[in-house]
Amino acid sequence: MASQDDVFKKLVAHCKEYGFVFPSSEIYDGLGAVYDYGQNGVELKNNIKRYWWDSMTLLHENVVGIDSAIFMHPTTWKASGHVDAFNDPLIDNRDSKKRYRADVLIEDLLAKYDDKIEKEVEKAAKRFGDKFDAEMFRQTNPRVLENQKKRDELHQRFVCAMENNDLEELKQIIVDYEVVCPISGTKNWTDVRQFNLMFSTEMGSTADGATKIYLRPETAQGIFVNFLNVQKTGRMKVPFGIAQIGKAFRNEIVARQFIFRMREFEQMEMQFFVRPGEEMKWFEYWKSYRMNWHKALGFGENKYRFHDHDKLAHYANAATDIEFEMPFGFKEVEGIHSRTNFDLSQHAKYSGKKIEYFDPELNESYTPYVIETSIGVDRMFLSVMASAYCEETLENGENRVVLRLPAVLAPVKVCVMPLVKKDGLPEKAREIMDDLKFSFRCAYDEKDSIGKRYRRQDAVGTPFCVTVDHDTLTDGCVTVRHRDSMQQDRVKISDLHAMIAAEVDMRNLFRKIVEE
RNA sequence: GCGGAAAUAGCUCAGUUGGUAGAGCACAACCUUGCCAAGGUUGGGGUCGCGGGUUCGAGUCCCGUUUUCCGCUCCA
Repeated sequence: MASQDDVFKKLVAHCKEYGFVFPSSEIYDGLGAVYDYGQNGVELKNNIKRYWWDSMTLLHENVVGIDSAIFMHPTTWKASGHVDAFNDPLIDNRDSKKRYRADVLIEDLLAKYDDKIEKEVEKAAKRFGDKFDAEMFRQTNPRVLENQKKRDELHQRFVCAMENNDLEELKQIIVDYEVVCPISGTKNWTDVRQFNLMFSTEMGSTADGATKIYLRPETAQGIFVNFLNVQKTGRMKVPFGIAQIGKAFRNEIVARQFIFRMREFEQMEMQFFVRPGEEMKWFEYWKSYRMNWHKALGFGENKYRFHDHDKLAHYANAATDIEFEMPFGFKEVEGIHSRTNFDLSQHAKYSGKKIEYFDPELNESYTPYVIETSIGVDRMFLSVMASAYCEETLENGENRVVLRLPAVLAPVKVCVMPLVKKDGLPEKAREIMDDLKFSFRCAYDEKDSIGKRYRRQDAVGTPFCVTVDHDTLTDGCVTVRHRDSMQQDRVKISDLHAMIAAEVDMRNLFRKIVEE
C-alpha cells in the first residue's frame, strides 16, 4: 500500500508544479499549514464555490446568502461556547507521549480523594450498621478529616490557578501531588501550555485600551447574529436558510496533510431555520440533498459515505459527516448538524435581545431550530483534485497524467493552438480564441509539438483542445480533441461555441441533483 | 506538542577522508518537424533552507532554528 502515500505525494507535487497550490510565503520557508492557491487553483476553487452557491441559492427560493465580517464582537464567542471550549491547558507526558488536559488530571486527583473518603464511610457504615450516622462520621473520623483537608487544599490551589490562568502553578500541582501518567506510569511531564484554538488580535489603539478580538473560528456565527436582519428585511418565512462562503481561522495544534487541515481555511455554510419539532425532517432532507450535490460530480458512488456521530456536540441533537475517500482514507469533507435552538438562544441570552420568529400559521413565537450544512472548500478542493488525478499508460506504452475534472469545474475550458507556428495558422487560432474568450476561460499555446501541448493541457484538466491546421483556412473546421478519450472530432468553427457551452453548463449538474 | 527522517537549479537527484557546485528534465530565443511528451544550436538560472560554531578553508563536522514528511497525539 506504499502506492497510496505515493499518490498523495504526487498529487501535492502536481498541485505545486501546475499552479494549483503553493505553500504560503514560500520564499521565507513557508508558514506552517498555510497555503496559497495559484493561477489554476483559484479558478478551480472559484468554480467549486460557484457550484455550491448556485445549488443553494438558485435552486432554493427560500435560501439567501450573506457575507459577514471575519471580525465579530467578542461576546459572540462567549455565547457560542468557543471561548471556553477552545482554551485548554495541556500537558504532555514525555515517556508515553500522551497529551492530557492539565485541569482534567487535577480533577481526577480530587476525585481520588473523594473516593478515599467514600470508602472510609462505606467501611464504617458496614461496621456500625443501622446506627451509623454518616454526617457525624465525616466530621469526626481523623482519616476522613485528613483526606478532606488535603482535598480542600488541593481544590483551593486548583481553583486559584485556573482563575488566574496560572499555568506554572498547574504544573507545580501536578509535580507536588506526584501525578503519574496512566500509560507510562512516570512523572516525566512537560510544562503546561495553553492552547487557544482561536487567533486573537487587538482592535483600537492601545493607548485607549484596545479590545481583544478573535478571528472567527467558524462562519456560522455570522449567520446567527444576522438572523433577524435577514428574516425581517427579506421577509423570510420559516423554513428558510442563510448561506455564506468565507474564511475561518483555527490555531490547530497539529495541522497537517496538505490543505486538509489548515490554520486559515474557507467554509461554505448554510444554516436552515425550521419550526421546533420539524428539525429531523429537514435534517434528512439536507443530508440527502448534500450527498446528491457531491455525487452529481460523477466521481463514483463508492467514494462517499455518511458517518453518523455517536457522541454529539453540546449544541446538537443529530449530526452526520459526509466522508470522501481521500488518498489517506475516508475523511470528513462536510458536516450536517441539527443544532437545535442552541445558537439563537445563546445569542438572545448574551445580547439581551429577543431573537424569535412569529409564525403566522401557528400564531405563535418561537426560537427556530437550525439544520446546518458546513463544507470545507479546501477539503472539497482536495477531494476533487484527488479523484481527478490520474496516471495512465497509453496504448503506445507512454504515460500521461490527466486531471479528469468535471468540465464545469475545470480551470481552463479550452486551449486553442495552431498545428504549426506559420502559414497564417497562429493568426487564425487567435481569431478563434478572441471569439471564445468572451464565454470561456481559454488558453493559447503554440510552443512544442502538438502532442506535448495536449499533455500539458491534460495535466491541468482542460477538457477541450482546439487545433487549427492548414485545412481550417479553407474548410472552416478545426480539430477538437477531448481530454479523457483523447478522441478527435472535426467541428465547424461556427459550432464550437455551442458545443463547449453545452459541456461546461452547470445546469447539467443541477438536473442530476434534483432528479436523484 | 513529543520522537524519527529530510532540506543542493523550477522538478528529480549526484556531490568521494572538509579544498568556494554538477547531471537529466524543465525554462527562454532561433532553426527544423508537424495530430498525442524526448530534433539541433545558443542562453538564463544555485550566497547548497536560515543563523551561529569548529577550521587556513564547511554543501560536507557540531549546535540552534524554520519548513516538510512519517509515527504518536489532538480535532465542534
